[in-house]
This record gives sequence, C-alpha cells and structure tokens, in this order.
Amino acid sequence: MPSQVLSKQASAVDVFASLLRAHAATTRRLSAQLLVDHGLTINDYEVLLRLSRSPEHRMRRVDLAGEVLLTASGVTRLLDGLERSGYVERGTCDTDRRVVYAVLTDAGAEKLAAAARSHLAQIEDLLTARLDPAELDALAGLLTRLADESPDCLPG
Amino acid sequence: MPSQVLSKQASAVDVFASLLRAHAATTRRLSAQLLVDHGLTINDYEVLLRLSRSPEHRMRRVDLAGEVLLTASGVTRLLDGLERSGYVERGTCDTDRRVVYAVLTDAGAEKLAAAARSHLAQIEDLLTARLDPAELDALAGLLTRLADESPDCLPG
DNA sequence: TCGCTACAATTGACTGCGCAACTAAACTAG
DNA sequence: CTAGTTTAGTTGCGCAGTCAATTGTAGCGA
Repeated sequence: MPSQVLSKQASAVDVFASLLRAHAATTRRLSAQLLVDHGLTINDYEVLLRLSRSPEHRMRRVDLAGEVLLTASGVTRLLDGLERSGYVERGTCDTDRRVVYAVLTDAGAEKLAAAARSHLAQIEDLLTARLDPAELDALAGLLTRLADESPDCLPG
Repeated sequence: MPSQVLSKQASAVDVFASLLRAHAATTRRLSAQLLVDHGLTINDYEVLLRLSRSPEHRMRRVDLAGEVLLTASGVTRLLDGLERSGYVERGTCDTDRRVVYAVLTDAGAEKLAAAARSHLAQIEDLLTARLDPAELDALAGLLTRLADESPDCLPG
C-alpha cells in the first residue's frame, strides 16, 4: 500500500484539480502561440483538423460539435469565423435540407498545414519535456477513458 | 512520412487532444451541476477552497491567481463576484499597501461546505466510474507534471 | 393528409476571462 | 531625496462559448 504519500492516495478531487491545472497550463501556452503565429484558436485548429480527416473534407455541424465537445451554437459561431476567413464553406445536403455541411476549403487546408508545422512542434516540446513516451501513452489512455460519455451510472 | 500510423504509440498531439476532450467533458458536467445547485463556477469553488485551506483564510490575489491558473485580471473579476455575494471580503496588508487580501467570510465558508457536499460526490462519481484508485493516482501524477511551470527548455 | 414530436442549425443575451494599458506602492541607484 | 524599475491590483475592450428561444425540415401515427 502507498504509505509514503503523507496523506493518502490521490483523491478524486485532487485528480480533478490537477486536470484543471494541466489543462489551463498547457492550453494557455499553446493557444497563445497558435493565435499570434496563425490567428487560430485551439478549437479552430481542432476543427480544421477534423475536417481534413473526414471523407470529402466535410462534416455535419452536429457531428463536429460532438467531436470537439462544443455545443451546437458554439460550433455555429466558431465556423462563422472560419467562414469569414475563407477556411471553411457551407455545403448543403441533398437528402436532408436541415443539415449544413462544414466543408474545408483549399485555403483552409493550406492554413491547417501551415499551422500544423509550428503547432505540432510546440505540443511535442511541451509534452515530451515533461513526460517520456510510455507516460504519454498511459496518460492518453487514462484521459480518453475520462472523456467517455457513459451516462454517470446505470445502476439497474 | 509516417505511413504506418495504425498502431504506433500515442503521439503528443493525441495526448493533447485527449486532454482537451477530457477537460471539456468533465468540466462541463461538473460546472453545470455546481452552477445550478449552488450558483458557483468551478473556479469560484476552487478559490473558496484554497482560501479555506490557507492560514487565516486569506491569500494575496497574486498567489491565488497562481494557484488556480488565472491571470491577475481574471482573479479580480472572479473575486468581484464572490465579494458581491458576500463570500469573500477585502483585507489590507499592513506591511505592503499594494496588496489586497482575499479573505473568506463565514458565509463563504458555509457556502463552500454546502457546495462541497454535492460537488465532491459528483467528482467522485464521475471519476471512479471510469478509473480505479491506482489509475487515479497515476493520472494525478502525470497531470501534475504536465502543469509544471518549467519554462519550455533551458538549453544553455 | 394533418398534426405532432424530433432534430439541425441559428440568433440574442449574457458570462468568464485574457490582453494591454494603467495607477499606486515598493525597492534600487545615484 | 529624485528618478527609474519592479510588483500588486484594477479597468476597458474584445472574444469565445453557454443557454434559452426560434426557425425550418423530417418522419411518424391517425
């Protein structure tokens, strides 16, 4: 048993607190950089990235919201910006006229590529300076499970 | 270029992405709850908590900012709210008239206690439903190291 | 065919917070 | 003491994102 941590094992609250801190610390650095270097927020980047990975470079806005964990309205506003910058455009769906696709433009793909160069390096630097590969692997696994949508408890 | 991405280890980007998602997922749930149940944001709560743990229930605003990873202005605005609600008051420092202490009031301590009851339980539920104690411990450790202030690289 | 509920998306009002610019107090040098 | 620098804190402005309400479309049961 871990007897040497003074108090006890990390309580759930401590874990949560450390999550808040880690997020704030890394996010602030990286987003500041991304913003001055390329004029993109982290979510902008993340959205461009998802689109670039999607078939035909397009996604429904709802699905996009799910992937980057924004609300529907958040996505609308975010895409407003990207559309104004010409990185994304609207596409209609033939079979369901409610949906509006977000479609990556060529300019958007270029922007993403340009941003990726520095952004990836910065992420790399920030993380590998603090954790080794095995730890990164472990961390990714744990965090991914944390993000599971599983609705709290399904007791019955 | 990497052609065999399939199964390699988690890259730094993936880790970062999972951090964003985990933060968004947990934070949104918990803060929504905290807000409807007690009218506090997560940072409000976090600040009350730090104050309650400090000697004499007070801290300098700068130090508070460091602990919850806000900017100075962020702390000012946050404390504005808590002062308006009567949970915190301003205290002056005898030896340095620039500093303004944030002091937890009795009402603030009560509020914290009340909020803690449900909030702690929710954190507990959320985390323990997804990770076991050993994993929580590991996660806390990894995240804490991520939040290290160490200024990128100090090569020279 | 006519409701009726479900869903995709948008809009208005608002909040939380960062940045940059500022004031005031405290050290530090001459 | 005066002048310059650093540090604590506040404020104007702006942006990203939430919620609640709204519009338009889909699909279902009678």
